[in-house]
Amino acid sequence: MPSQKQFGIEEVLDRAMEAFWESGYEGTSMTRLLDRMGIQKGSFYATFSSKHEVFLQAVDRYVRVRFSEFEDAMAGLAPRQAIERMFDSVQEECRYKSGSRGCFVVNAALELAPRDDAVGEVVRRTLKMHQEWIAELLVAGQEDGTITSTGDAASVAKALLGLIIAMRVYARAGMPASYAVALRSQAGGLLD
Amino acid sequence: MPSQKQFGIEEVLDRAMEAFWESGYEGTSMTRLLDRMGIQKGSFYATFSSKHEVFLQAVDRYVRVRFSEFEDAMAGLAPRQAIERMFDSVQEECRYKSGSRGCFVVNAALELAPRDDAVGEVVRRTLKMHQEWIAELLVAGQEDGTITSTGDAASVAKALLGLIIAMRVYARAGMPASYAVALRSQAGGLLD
DNA sequence: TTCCGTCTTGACCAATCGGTACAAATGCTG
DNA sequence: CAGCATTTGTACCGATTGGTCAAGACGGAA
Repeated sequence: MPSQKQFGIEEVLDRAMEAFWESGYEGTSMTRLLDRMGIQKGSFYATFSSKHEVFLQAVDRYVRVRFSEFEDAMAGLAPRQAIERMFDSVQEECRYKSGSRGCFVVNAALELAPRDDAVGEVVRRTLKMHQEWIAELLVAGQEDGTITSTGDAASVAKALLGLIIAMRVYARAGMPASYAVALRSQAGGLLD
Repeated sequence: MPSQKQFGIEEVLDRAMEAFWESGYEGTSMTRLLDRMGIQKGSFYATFSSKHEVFLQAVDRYVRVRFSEFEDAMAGLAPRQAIERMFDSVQEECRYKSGSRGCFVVNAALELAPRDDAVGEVVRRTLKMHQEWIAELLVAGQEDGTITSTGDAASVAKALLGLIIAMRVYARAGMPASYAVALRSQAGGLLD
């Protein structure tokens, strides 16, 4: 077929991400990974240097795609509504199928962060970024009066992000949807 | 040395737990596992039936030991103080070394729950138990007036447990101690 | 049509995976 | 002391691990 790349790198990376997301790094063998990516060993090693490298690129892509989806969905919303919307969308995502995959970044963090500096680095940067993003919304909400919370924005942001993380841990653990609902409703308590 | 068991099963199980706790199930090879347990392959398979079985027993032991430690530490405390103490102890545990191992149950959940029913079952039972335990404290605290929260105890308990989970996720991801502190302080906000 | 570059296919690699088997060493117990 | 259960050490198993390599099939550009 050749002379030009036959598979889109991003498309193939998306499928790698799905595989890693479901089964983790060690849990996804090269055989299954190639199967899911739909390419051959030869093409794989001609494009990426190693399984580890693909994993890093998959995490990176996940973060970029997810975050821009978030920003798009909340563009133009008032600060408080944006935060509520964020929780709604995570809750919805946790509900739609009992076997949720959780959050790829959190999965990666727990599996690899302690022994893989590259992964740890990406994870920490991502969590920090997300926390700062929430904190900015909080400050804006405090200024326009829709958020009456007393605590400082950075602390509340860390707690809100914590609740989001917990929602996705509950989901991957297979807990009932009532857990996601509870977290979503309690999040409101941190805003006033 | 024999004719009687030379190694204590619980002692050896403790060391297996440490190894799994640090590196996960797939990330701990039999070679390293035996090394950490300090026994030989022969003794291993004479005592346990498989790596998977040991993992399950390690999780089980972790839950039993941890939970009874919790209950001991909070025996005799007033409900609200018990909850605050719980957060203090988790926060302290997250702080004392930068490379925290997080929570063994949560680590196991994210790695295996979606594809290992036995693990999933234990994880869900444990989370539910912990949530109910917190909920009971909340009800007691609402009755004696030290907790003025409006929401129903079950919901708040799910959120508080979520914050504890998040603290340990942050810790394993290597986030700064300020994250644990923030979560601990925001937890108070859910009680009044 | 020829050629170049890419992809496919499959054989192959050493290393390691979890697990088995067994003889030899060991030390309590009767 | 003899008997016996248990540990140890090692050799071994087939399967799978992540990764390499080369031969050939194919398509676009010249």
